[in-house]
Amino acid sequence: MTFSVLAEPARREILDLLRTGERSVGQLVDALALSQPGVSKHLKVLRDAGLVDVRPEAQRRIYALRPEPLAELDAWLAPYRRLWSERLDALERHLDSEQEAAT
Amino acid sequence: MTFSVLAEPARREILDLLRTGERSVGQLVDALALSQPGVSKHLKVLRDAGLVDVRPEAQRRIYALRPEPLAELDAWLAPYRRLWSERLDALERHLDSEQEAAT
DNA sequence: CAGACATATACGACGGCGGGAATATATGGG
DNA sequence: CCCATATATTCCCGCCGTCGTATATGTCTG
Repeated sequence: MTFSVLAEPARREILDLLRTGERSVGQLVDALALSQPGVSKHLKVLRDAGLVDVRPEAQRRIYALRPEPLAELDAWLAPYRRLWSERLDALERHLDSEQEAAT
Repeated sequence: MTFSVLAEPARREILDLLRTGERSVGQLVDALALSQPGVSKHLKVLRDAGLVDVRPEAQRRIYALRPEPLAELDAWLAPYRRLWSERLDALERHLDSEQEAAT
């Protein structure tokens, strides 16, 4: 279910913002080119998914990232990782040579 | 966009099946409790997202996993990883002690 | 070539999601 | 208490994704 929550670009943007530290709803609204109700709605989805925590501070609500669901996602990804990490060295070398050629 | 593609449980199931090796559409239909057209449609989505490759073999079409988009997902996840890996040792120790307590 | 088999596409129905506007709730200040 | 501020919730609507059924396309066999 974390996947469907992360499918929304606005929600990923919110997470990216929270990655660097807590924010109030208002700060997120300013940063997001979305209406305040829109932000609140996305925050609710993120809360329900356990991806963020809320802490009241006067009238403000301060949101913080909760990385646990992302860790689960990472765990889901784990068995696939060997499929590309095996060839990662070769790929990196390939990209490097492309960049080299572009210079 | 990979996120929305992976949001579908059936599609994740398909990827899980392909992780252990290539499969024909028929084999996937048998494994998936979905109609054949349903499987074909999901496969089209996976193809468009670059998550699978097709190879014709007589009347069959053999599908194989393409891990590149998953590697991108892994890259997206990377900056978040430190948020839980920092506490991973402590968490593991905690889980270990819980298991210890249960024994 | 005909018919069977394997897969893909088209179509119609339906439900859920995201967005905006309006409104409700909660908190602080005078 | 009343008002301003900050946030959440509700309602309505349009759209997109998914499903099933039916049908088209492609390929092998005899």
